[in-house]
Amino acid sequence: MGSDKIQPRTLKGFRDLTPEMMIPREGIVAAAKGVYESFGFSPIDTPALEYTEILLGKGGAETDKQLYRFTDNGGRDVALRFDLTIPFARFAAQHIGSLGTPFKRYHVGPVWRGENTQRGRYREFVQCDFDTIGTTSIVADTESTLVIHDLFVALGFERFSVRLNNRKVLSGVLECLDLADQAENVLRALDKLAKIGPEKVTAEMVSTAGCSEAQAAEVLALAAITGDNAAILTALEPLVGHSKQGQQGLAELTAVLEGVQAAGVAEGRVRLDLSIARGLDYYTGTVFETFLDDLEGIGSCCSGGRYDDLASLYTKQALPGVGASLGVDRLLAAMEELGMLEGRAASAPVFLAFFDAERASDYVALAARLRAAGVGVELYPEPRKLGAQLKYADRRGHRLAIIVGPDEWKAGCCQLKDLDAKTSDEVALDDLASVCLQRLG
RNA sequence: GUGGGUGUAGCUCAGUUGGUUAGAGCGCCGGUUUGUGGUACCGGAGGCCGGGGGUUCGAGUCCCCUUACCCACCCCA
Repeated sequence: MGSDKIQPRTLKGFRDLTPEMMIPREGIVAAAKGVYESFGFSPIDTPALEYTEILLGKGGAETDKQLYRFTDNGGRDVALRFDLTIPFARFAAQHIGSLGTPFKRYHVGPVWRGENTQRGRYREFVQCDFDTIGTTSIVADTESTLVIHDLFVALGFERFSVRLNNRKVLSGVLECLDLADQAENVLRALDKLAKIGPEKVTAEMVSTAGCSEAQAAEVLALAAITGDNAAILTALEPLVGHSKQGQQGLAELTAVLEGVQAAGVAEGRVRLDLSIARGLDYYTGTVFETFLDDLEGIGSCCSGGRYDDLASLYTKQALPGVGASLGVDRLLAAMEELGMLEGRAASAPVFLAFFDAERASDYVALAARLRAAGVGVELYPEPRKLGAQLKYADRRGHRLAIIVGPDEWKAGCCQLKDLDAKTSDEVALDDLASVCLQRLG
């Protein structure tokens, strides 16, 4: 037997968002848009579905496995995008003729990865990307770093750091050690340093990357470098040695740091971190990740880098680029965990109680007048008990409540309650709009 | 995909060596003379004990499978 109802449920890694979560998420996106636009990035959009060949192999073997892929009704092999960068590369290759270079865009939208879920990791999540393409200038890297910095400041974070590194530096060091062809295995082993210790890392380098003990020790020396940005740069110089690539990477890092400093960014907010080695396969120069000091465990909330040959997969025209992706949903999870969300479910800041059942039209008219004056107002739809209405308003998180009963209507005034401060004042209806605007700041 | 943990009311959890009508706190709804919310008092609703199978006279409690979530690995936003 059982119920004849279909059990309501959502797929693993997919979730519904209630107003309490959606309102702050919209806030994050709005803040991001504001910062992006202040740097001159323009919005674009692309389809969620792409031909599989567009996406396959572009993000590395790992993203291929995570692809949501199927055959559409027309027999086409299609897949859901797993990030916004690859579709943008395709977009750029297709439209760059009319767009012109350099081109700066931002893009907000959901992406899908069929991987295991974890804290702050979902199968469907929103990214908020910005990229500059059509220039190899390091200034673009510098400005990208500043975008990330300004973004986290705009979101209200004090304690965070943008971790900066450059793939060319790592490659250069490995080149000097004759390990260039084992870069991936070496860096993967190196990345585990903090977790498993130098001895095991050395062992792994020897076994998986074919390093000698001496080579492994040199690589570990790289990770041992600490200190402020200037100290790290100095220490890197000998390690990079004669590698042309390494020297260029070092010069790029230096340039970015100089630019960031010139822009007045506080020391420590942007810092070199030689462990930021990985990321998607297509990064070739600057790479960055962003960590919250109070919640490092949740991972990077904004990552990106320079990719000098990404669009070349789709066009002969050289379209180098640099950009990053803000993980909106991960950031939202972090902010929730850090208690940064207000928990307001009300979109309109002002609540208007429906008190006198005989005056429905008067309430509607009053609400309309306030809205016309720029005050967001929610009129309760039923003349329920006042206590119940106020409880509703309080729970939803309205800031102000307006009460107009028979007596007030006659007197042309109302009770204006501040729901947060728990105070109440008598205000003339003629002054109500301006008083509300003033209270709401 | 691998390993470990958890899954009992909306939420956080109790549930004794398997034994009759499964509990608490918070939340929710209603009420405390039909005009005022976060406090107090009273009352109420709400659980196929994640799902399926097995052992047993009897299972929330034991065994198997499955599913979801959490943690680690891996990878990443």
